[in-house]
Order: sequence, then C-alpha cells, then structure tokens
Amino acid sequence: MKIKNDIASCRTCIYRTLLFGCLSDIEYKLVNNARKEYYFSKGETIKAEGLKVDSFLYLRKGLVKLFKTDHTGKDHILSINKPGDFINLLHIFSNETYTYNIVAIEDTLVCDVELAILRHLLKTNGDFAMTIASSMGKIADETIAYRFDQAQKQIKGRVASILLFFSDDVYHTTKFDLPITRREIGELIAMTTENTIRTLSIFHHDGIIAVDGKTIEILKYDLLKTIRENG
Amino acid sequence: MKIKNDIASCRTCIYRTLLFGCLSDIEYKLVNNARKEYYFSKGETIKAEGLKVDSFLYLRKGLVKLFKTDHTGKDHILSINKPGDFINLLHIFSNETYTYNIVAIEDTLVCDVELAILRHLLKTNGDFAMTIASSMGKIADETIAYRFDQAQKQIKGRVASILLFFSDDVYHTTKFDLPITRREIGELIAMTTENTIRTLSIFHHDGIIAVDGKTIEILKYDLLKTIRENG
DNA sequence: TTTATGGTATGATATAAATCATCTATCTTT
DNA sequence: AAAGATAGATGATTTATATCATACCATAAA
Repeated sequence: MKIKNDIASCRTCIYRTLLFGCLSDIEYKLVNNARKEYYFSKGETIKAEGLKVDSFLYLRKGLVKLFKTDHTGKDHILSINKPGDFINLLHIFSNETYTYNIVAIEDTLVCDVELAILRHLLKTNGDFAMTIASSMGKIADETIAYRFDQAQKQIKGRVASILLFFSDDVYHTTKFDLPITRREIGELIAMTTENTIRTLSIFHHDGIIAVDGKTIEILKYDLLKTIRENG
Repeated sequence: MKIKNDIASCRTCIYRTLLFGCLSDIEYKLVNNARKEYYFSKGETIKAEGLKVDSFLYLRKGLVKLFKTDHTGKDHILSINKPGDFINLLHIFSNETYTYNIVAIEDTLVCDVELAILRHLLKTNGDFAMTIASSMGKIADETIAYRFDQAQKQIKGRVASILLFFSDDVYHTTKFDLPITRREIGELIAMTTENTIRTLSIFHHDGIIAVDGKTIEILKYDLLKTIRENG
C-alpha cells in the first residue's frame, strides 16, 4: 500500500458528483482535506475483518473483492467491486468493525474519507443525507437482487452471469483476462472449484467462449445471455 | 383492510423510540398527523408489486411476508417481518415503486407514515438522518447475512433455521403454530415443497420436533441449533 | 536442481435434491 | 351431498452437484 501524497482536488473525478455533487464549496473542502488516496497492489489487503470502520472508501481504479471465511476455513466472496463503487457505504453508519475482508484483485486506487466528516455532513446537509439514503437503498437493492437471483439458478446460469458481469460491467469488451482464479469464481457463486472449471470447459467445448488460461473471449454472447436467464 | 380512525398518539408505542426518539415535539406531531394505522386480515395484500412507494411502513402487530413471482410463475419469499420491523425502510428513498408484494400472514396492524414527512425530517434533522442511515445499514446487514448464510446450508440446516426463527424471534416459545404452509417454507428457503415436508417428517421421526398439523413443538432445541449451524 | 505448492483439468463415484407419481385429508364451492 | 381445489405426505426415479482421485503444468522455495 502506498499513500499518494500529491493528491489533486477530486473536482475532476468522474465519480465525485455521484455522492458529493450537493456539497457547498466549504463542505467540499472539508471532504477534500479529510481525504487520502491509497494505491494497493494486486493481492494486498485493504481492510481485514475486525478492523475499526473509520473511513468511507470508494474505488477509483482497479478491482476489489469482499469476502468472509466460514468456520470450516472456506472463503466466500460477497461481491466484486469496480471503479465508482462505494465499497463500504452500506456498513459505515451501522458497524463498528469490518465484518468482511477487502482485498485488491487488481492494482487499485482507493479514495478514503474520514468517517467523522461524512457523519458531520450527513447531520448538517439535508440534501447530502437524502443522497446517502438513496445510495444505500440502491446498493442494498442490487446486492439483495443479485443474491436472490443467483439462488434460483444452477451452475451454468451462475457461471454465465459472472462472465457477463466481467464483460458488461467491468471490462466493457467481450475479450478480457479473468482477474480471479476458478476457485474464486466458485467462492463467488457458491459452487465447488471442480464444477466451476468443468462448466467453463463445457462452455469452451460448446464454442460459447474461447479460453486460453485466464483469457476469456465470449464468442456467443446472446447464447450466454440466454443461459444466464434460463439456467 | 380497515383504517383505525381513533388512533392514539404513538408516544405509548414500544417501537417509537427505535426511529423517532430523536424528534422534537413539533416534529413528532408532524409524524403523528401524517400517520395512519391499518388493520389487515390474514391473507390480505398490503402492497402489490408496481404500486407507488409513498409511505413508510412499520409493523406493530402480526406478521407479513415479502415476496416476488418469477418468470415461471413461482413465488419466492424475500423475508418474513415481525412486529417492530421497518418493512420497507431499505427501499423508500431509492425506489419509486414496490419491487415486491407485501401480504399479511397473520392479522396485522401496520403504521403508515407519509413519505413526504420522512423525507422532510431526513433533510432537516441531522440526528434523525443518522438514525435512518444506521437503521438501513442494520437491515441490509441482516438481510445479506441471512441470504449468505442460507446459501451455504443444505435443506436440513435451512429448515432448522426457519423453525428457530419462529421459535426464537417471532413467538418466543418452543411450541407454536406455523403461520405459513409447507409450500411457503419452501419458497422461503429455496427448496421444493416435497423436500420441505420430508425434512419436517425426518425431524419428527427423529424426535427433534412434535408435529400436529400446523402446530410445532421443538423437543430437542440444542440439537436443532446444531443442525442449523452444521447442516 | 529438486521439491513443494497452487492452479487447471478431467474421470468415477456418491450424495443431495428435484421431479414425477400417487394417496389421503381437509376445505370450498356449487 | 358431490365435485374440485389445496395441503400434507411418501415412494420411486432422475438429475445436479459434491466428493474423491489423479494428472499436468507453472512457479516458488529449498
């Protein structure tokens, strides 16, 4: 992890208006002064379970995973977050400590704002409070809808949905390098590593995707979408 | 559905302080004036998918289920809510319309507060904004943790967890009447009706529960807990 | 260089759960 | 009272997925 010391104002950040658009100049300076930028290399832990929640985090560049380890020692990935995501917004006003781990799965740039400032703004700026409540609702909806959706699908549908997530939401191209291992895909969709690998092999043999190690190319996009909806 | 016209002040409500404890007398009167109490009989729909979200709902007495119907016509229960629950808090600031149905599964008393008032308070009372953000976080945590947890279990663990939910969280006794059918238990734990019934039969034959129609008595409470944790 | 180690891959087998079928009891509707 | 519906129950069979075993390859550690 490396602190970026020469941070410019976040006025130029494309994600700024998502949350801080309603702030006055004075309020905005408060945020900017309480803000740090951190670089994390692929594999580094950003926050570990049990650590105190004392800042708001959002992802500027890169990719992170949120995961928990169960009592048998198996990891379960809660979500993969991409640039623009408010990684911990849903938890900062209700949790003292982190209940999950946050790890960079690509080289990552994270904005970190002192929680005290956010609390202060929430209390004193009504429009900001509305924005926060609305954002929290949206994130909760997405998370719950995703889990709900995955629970109804079987393995092919789940793998298809992960491939389409990387293609549509993360990399915006049909050819990309998987940022996670097959085992991690399994941890994300609640399936064993073997069956996850097998499913990718089936997709490969059926000509739906081309596979070369971590590189995936989606060849039959519409079919993959159909599998996601009906599998 | 029946509106209760002679509503008393909610000052005496045991749930009032959970959310409205930080309001001034004037603010509190605003809430009370914008508040209605509705009675719903078992089976009645409180809100249907697609309806406009224009009020905050909380459950005073009874029990409700939140559910969605999928594209094959099958229902899936998102949650069962009990007295004290802020049924729709997670969604009122981010959703125009209901994305699920709310149905009474017991005779139910619901408090309904105009959304406009809640928005106004969120914008003008900082402590209230903090309370809302904290409540939303807690509800999201619970919902996500529940789904996450259930996804790791197999059928015995899931059924055990539902029985313990009714025993520990709803009725506070080891002998109770199931408020839902076996089919609905299946819709709640993402299992077929047949296997849900079979699992209850197994618990019955193993002497873990006594079953007489809808009446359930938990005979081996600790064993059921073990099954919940390890099944 | 050898020796682990982790990721990927695939086959064989076991197990969990869904599906299909059938039956009874209860409740609704006519 | 008769005819349908719905809930509950259980057996037989099929299917999906987990588990176990093995192998190959690349890379890291000794």
